[in-house]
Amino acid sequence: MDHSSKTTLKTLSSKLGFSETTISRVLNGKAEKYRISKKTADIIIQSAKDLNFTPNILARGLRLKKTHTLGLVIPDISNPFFASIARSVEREARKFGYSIILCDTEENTNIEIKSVQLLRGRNMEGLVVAPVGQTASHLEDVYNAGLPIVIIDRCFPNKNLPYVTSDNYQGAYEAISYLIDNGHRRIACIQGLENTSPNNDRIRGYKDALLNNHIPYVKSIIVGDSFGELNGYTEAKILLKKKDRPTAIFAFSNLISLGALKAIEEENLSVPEDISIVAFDDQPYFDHLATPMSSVAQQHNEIGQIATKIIFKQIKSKTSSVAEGVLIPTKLIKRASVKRIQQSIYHEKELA
Amino acid sequence: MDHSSKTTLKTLSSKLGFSETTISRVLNGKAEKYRISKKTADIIIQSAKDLNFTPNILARGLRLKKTHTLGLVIPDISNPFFASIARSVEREARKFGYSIILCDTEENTNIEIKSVQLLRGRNMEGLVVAPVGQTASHLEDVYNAGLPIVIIDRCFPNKNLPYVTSDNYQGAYEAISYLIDNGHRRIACIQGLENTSPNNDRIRGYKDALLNNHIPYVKSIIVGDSFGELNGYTEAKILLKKKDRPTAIFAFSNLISLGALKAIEEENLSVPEDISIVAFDDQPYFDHLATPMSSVAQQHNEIGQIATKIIFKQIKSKTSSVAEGVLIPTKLIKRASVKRIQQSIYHEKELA
DNA sequence: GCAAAAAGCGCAAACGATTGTTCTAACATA
DNA sequence: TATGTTAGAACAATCGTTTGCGCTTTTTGC
Repeated sequence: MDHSSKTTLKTLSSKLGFSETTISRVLNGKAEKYRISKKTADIIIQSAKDLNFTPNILARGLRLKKTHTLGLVIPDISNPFFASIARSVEREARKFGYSIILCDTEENTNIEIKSVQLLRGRNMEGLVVAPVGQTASHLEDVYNAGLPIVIIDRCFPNKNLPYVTSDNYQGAYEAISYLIDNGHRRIACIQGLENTSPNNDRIRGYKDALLNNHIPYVKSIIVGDSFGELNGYTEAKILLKKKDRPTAIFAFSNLISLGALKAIEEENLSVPEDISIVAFDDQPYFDHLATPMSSVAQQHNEIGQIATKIIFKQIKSKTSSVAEGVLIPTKLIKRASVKRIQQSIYHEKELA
Repeated sequence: MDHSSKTTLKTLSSKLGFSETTISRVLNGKAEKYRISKKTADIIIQSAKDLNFTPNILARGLRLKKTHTLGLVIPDISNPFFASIARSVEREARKFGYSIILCDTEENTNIEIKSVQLLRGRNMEGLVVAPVGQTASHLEDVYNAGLPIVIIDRCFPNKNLPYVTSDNYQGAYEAISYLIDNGHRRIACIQGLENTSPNNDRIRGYKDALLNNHIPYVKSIIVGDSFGELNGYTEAKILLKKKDRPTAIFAFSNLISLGALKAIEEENLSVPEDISIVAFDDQPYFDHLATPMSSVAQQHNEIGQIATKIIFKQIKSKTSSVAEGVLIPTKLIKRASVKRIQQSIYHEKELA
């Protein structure tokens, strides 16, 4: 059909005899403002339709310094947590006529740095970044240079960077309290990437919950170093072989919990008889697991949506003011993976 | 830090005294070709680094008619199947210096049509589309207009459009044969969106497997109309209440299988004692479900990677030749969700 | 010593859209 | 008739890169 090369203003101009200026103005709804006659406008509009004219976004972007595009930087889009967020970011952006360039950083800070640079070069109007989380300077640079940005999930509360994240402290606190209420005292954490804010906050929540229940905190019971499944598997394996096996595991991500489950099965143990488990971040299938998994549910949709709103706010205001941080509450979902246990005498003593 | 507006060729030019032309050439590695002295080149390269120069992709794209960007159109990025594919597409594209604009169509053909149009206007160099799947003309238009495109998953084998998809026929055939080998005769299908090629092919595989085993095909035992979880739930509910309840369910997607599991639980039935189940598309958590789920595994990575390769092939060749279709084999994964059952006398007779 | 070749680089147009300014009629006013 | 208005539209610059061609200067060959 349309084998001719693309219709441009020039094409229309020579076809109609009007200047590109006039045509551009009409097509941008500025006919009145520039006193272009209704008659002319009609002709132009009709013809543009007939020739299926679409303005070249590159040219327009170049001129206007507006691309109507946001960059979305994600450590692993195949992680359902990030996929959900990506979905809500995309949807919210689309509502406002914006598109999304997706960059998967494979949990690799170098790729993340390159991606951010790439997106700057591509004239993004804003960046939604779920960083790997251990370093922030490349993100601060962006913000200081005036490019709107919002950090999600692994944020940097002590840097001047806007962020949206779950209330990890509260979520962990509730989860651990729940375990304690069920009689657990030896509660292991399989953590994610260290020195990231979600990880730190969850550990704080963990510690505070222990503290408030007068349970001593044993450092060696916090293990692991990644939010991935393999880490969950490996660390659970080790934990389970210890002679004073923990009675419960708090997995810092949905993937970690999957890995832990695998290890538990391999060791011929079962949930929750032999060991209880709670995972951070709920998943649709948690209900159907061998033992339905208790979890700290994050509000994926809210996170993505609010993050995108913050970007648009920045784009509109044009002034990189003081960064605001938003904490989204979590919700503890109780399922069968937690067993109520008798406290041992040993532990009773500890309490005394 | 870098509060000055972006460094451009002009900035560099006035700073260094060389023309934009020369600088551009050096920075594009064409110094030799245009006989620019090593000395000059070094100065320019160093300075570009110091001033953190990144070429404006819009300007370059305008000039070169190249955006180094692919459009990725997906019905639902939060579906792990599509998320996995998105990941491999992004990765493969990145390898070649390309970026991805992500459009989620929410399983809605209208949004899909708009997205495709949007991406054309945005000068994408190619489109990877996982269509809703019931209509193809807007995609054909794109291909005929010379824009490289490849369809994944819900393809259109009888249209002239390149595609990559799992061998759905073979996958279904094997799954059903496996069920039959285990004594099942009354095998229900909860299908996805009708008149899409994966759905059609899976049904063909289903029917042929029955046929080759001399089992009569009952139309009323194929139900459902969407790949979503709700459909799986609803249809399973109905199936389970029938007096001649099927002995096995073949779920046409991972989400459908989740919905079906929910229904099965609600009816106080259990897998595989009361009913066997096989799902199309394996998921990492299938191993850990109440009863580990047998499934037809699709090679997500392969699909995304090969699709992207086909796009690049088209981009390079510049000639929209006859479209090629690629079928990726599936793999049947046997887990505990299928029970070996006695054939009833009734069915034995049928076989005779 | 002098034309020819090579080295080293810049000029200016082009990509397609937008916009402040300017131009040209036609019409109105005095 | 001379002057002022206004409607209607075009000019030309701009955004930042790329590239065909052309322009100097230096080097080479004999």
